[in-house]
Amino acid sequence: MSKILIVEDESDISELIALHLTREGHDYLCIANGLQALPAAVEHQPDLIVLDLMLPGLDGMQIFRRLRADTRTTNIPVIILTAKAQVTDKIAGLELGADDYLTKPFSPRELYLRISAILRRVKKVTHVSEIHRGRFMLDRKNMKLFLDGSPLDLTTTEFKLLTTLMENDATVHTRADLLREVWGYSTEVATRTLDTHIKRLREKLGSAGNHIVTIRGTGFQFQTELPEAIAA
Amino acid sequence: MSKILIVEDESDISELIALHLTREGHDYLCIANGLQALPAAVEHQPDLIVLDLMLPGLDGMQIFRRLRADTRTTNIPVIILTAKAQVTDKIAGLELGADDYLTKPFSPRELYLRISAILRRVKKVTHVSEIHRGRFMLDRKNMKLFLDGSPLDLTTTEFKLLTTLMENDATVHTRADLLREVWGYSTEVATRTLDTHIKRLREKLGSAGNHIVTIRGTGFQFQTELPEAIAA
DNA sequence: GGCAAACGTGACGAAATTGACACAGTCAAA
DNA sequence: TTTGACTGTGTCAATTTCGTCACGTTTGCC
Repeated sequence: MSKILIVEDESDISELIALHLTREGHDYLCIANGLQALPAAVEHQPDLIVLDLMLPGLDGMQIFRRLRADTRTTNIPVIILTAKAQVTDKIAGLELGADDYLTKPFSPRELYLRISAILRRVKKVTHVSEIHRGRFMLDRKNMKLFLDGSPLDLTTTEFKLLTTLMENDATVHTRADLLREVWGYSTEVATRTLDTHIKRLREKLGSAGNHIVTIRGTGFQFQTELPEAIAA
Repeated sequence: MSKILIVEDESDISELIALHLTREGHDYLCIANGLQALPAAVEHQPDLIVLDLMLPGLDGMQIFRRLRADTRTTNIPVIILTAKAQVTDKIAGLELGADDYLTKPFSPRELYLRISAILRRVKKVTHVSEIHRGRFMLDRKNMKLFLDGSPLDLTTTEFKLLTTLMENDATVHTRADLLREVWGYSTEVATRTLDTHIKRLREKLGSAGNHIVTIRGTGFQFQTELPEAIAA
């Protein structure tokens, strides 16, 4: 649902957070190098950043200030983690616009709650989630697919699969990619599952099913424009 | 210009806060007796409540729970002040839906900043107290639901749940989302609670219960317009 | 054309999801 | 303290959805 950027050099902490986020159905991205925080935030546009101030050899507050200074990231909420419990630092953080502030050691649960609280607020300003592709209109927010204006019923898995294909239409999606995106598999599994779902999807799309094109030996692709309808 | 309710028995603290608020151009209202918190909040509809949990002879958490339970005050952000620094209490507060939490002794400055932060956020949300959706009319202020013009009695939880669904109607609400929005859980707990309440809600809505649509594998959705009641 | 690999298809059992319900715990009012 | 309303949890069954398998078909290549 939401995408979170975690900037934290201690892998056990970031993994803990990541685990929780996964369970909550969120996307996340971990980086350990504070210098990458800004570029990563710019590129991935997360909904929330969890920033550890105590990165080795770096002034975390500096990073934070840059995040706030850059227009592409100013509006992204930031939760700051730090070992410094001094009040002055807290103030500095909040004053600069951090959305929340936790001092180590903190209860993971409390962090989750604060993350949730912030996402809850942010979520209300949801992005427009409609993808238009030719005869198709995919409404992520409502989880609806419209083909030529009329709605089609898809299961959750089918919807995820189609969304993934349509988000980057015209690009070839590897089998491994799709398995990872839709099923969350990290490993490559030899399975016909993907094929089955592709098939069911095509079935439901009816005549428009041929927009899902097989790239033999590689994967699948969504083509908005079909090259040659006329094979005659 | 916002209105803040301060519930605090130590007059030096409340005066300090009040002074700051005045300088910032806000209205405020101080009460020392926790029992008056709810009635005062109902009457004055403040934009924010600062609640000291350590009121003499009263369980502050109790007061907080009542504030949350009453629909006329559920949506008012609360900052909790307390001397109890125990993590469990913090969690209890946040879990119940407090917007922020400060433990004494705190820097007044920090409190101001948090107050400002919350007011800034709240201000963006224009409060509409009536939601009209087809046959439904939901009156948040009085916690009443009208179906085809006649009132239905809903419990607090049911009301919150329905409100959440109706506020963003037609959008799919994840189970996790709903648990967060309505219950404040940050949890991954497998529970039938949500289902149970959905069921009770549908029951009370009677024939109109089918406006609450199950999205299998994902969550629920409020549909103002039902697709095809009878395709015959 | 023949071959092997990759892909499509249909069917079936397993797993997940959810609605219904009973029951126990909690809280506020009497 | 008792009562009654409300809420949360566990179980069960019905249903949907999923993943796997076996087998047929297509594709690329010689």
